[in-house]
Amino acid sequence: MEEDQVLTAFSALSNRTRLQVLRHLVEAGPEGRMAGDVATALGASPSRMSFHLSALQEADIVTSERQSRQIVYRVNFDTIGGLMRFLLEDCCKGQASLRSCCP
Amino acid sequence: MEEDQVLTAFSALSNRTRLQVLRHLVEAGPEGRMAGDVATALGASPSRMSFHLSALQEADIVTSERQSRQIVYRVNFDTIGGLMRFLLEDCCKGQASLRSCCP
DNA sequence: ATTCCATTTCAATGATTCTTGAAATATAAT
DNA sequence: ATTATATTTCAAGAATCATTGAAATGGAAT
Repeated sequence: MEEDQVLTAFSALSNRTRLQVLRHLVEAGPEGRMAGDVATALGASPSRMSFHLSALQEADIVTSERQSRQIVYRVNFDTIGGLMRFLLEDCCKGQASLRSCCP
Repeated sequence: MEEDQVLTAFSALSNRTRLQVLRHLVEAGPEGRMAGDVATALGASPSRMSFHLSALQEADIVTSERQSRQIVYRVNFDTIGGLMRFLLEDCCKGQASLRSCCP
């Protein structure tokens, strides 16, 4: 995973609303959730949610797919896994004490 | 790990210089590195490095210890592990596909 | 074609963060 | 006490990010 993408991803994750969005989309599972539903579920205006969803998509943490009028967002677990791997391997040189963190 | 601490940590990690610092301190191992040495190694001014080291310490990603005139910084792997666990368990509900990311 | 609906884009404003260099603090040596 | 060294703190300005509401886009229904 490129350092630039990692920086973008950590930046995207360092915001409370976007962390809520991520949890919400994990909850939604593989079928995902429409942008508007995410907005109402988290009590945010459409434009504000669009802004945050864009940030997550920019970081490749979520994907989007148009379904007629609405846009469905889904979690991209590959990127989350990539971040975990980055922390473990790239930053921490595979530090043994981190192995046990995800038992 | 508290959400506030996680947000602080992700924020701290979403900066190129601080990622370099983290790698540098991992490299240094348990004996750590003095603030000034980190600054010169990464070509940053003392005050700028102090700013970034403070951000990492605020996030509990590094610890500091005074040794006479200098201040030694060390990586706190517990927090890195905490972040990985947060991504896996808290955000992603233990998503099976993430298990294999840190083999 | 017009209208409606879901979402995004835009512009303006306010809030954070980053960088720089100067001044302040803490410790050690003379 | 004075001086030197290591680091932090502070203030100012530049840059980036967040929020808001209005306008624009893209698609579906009548």
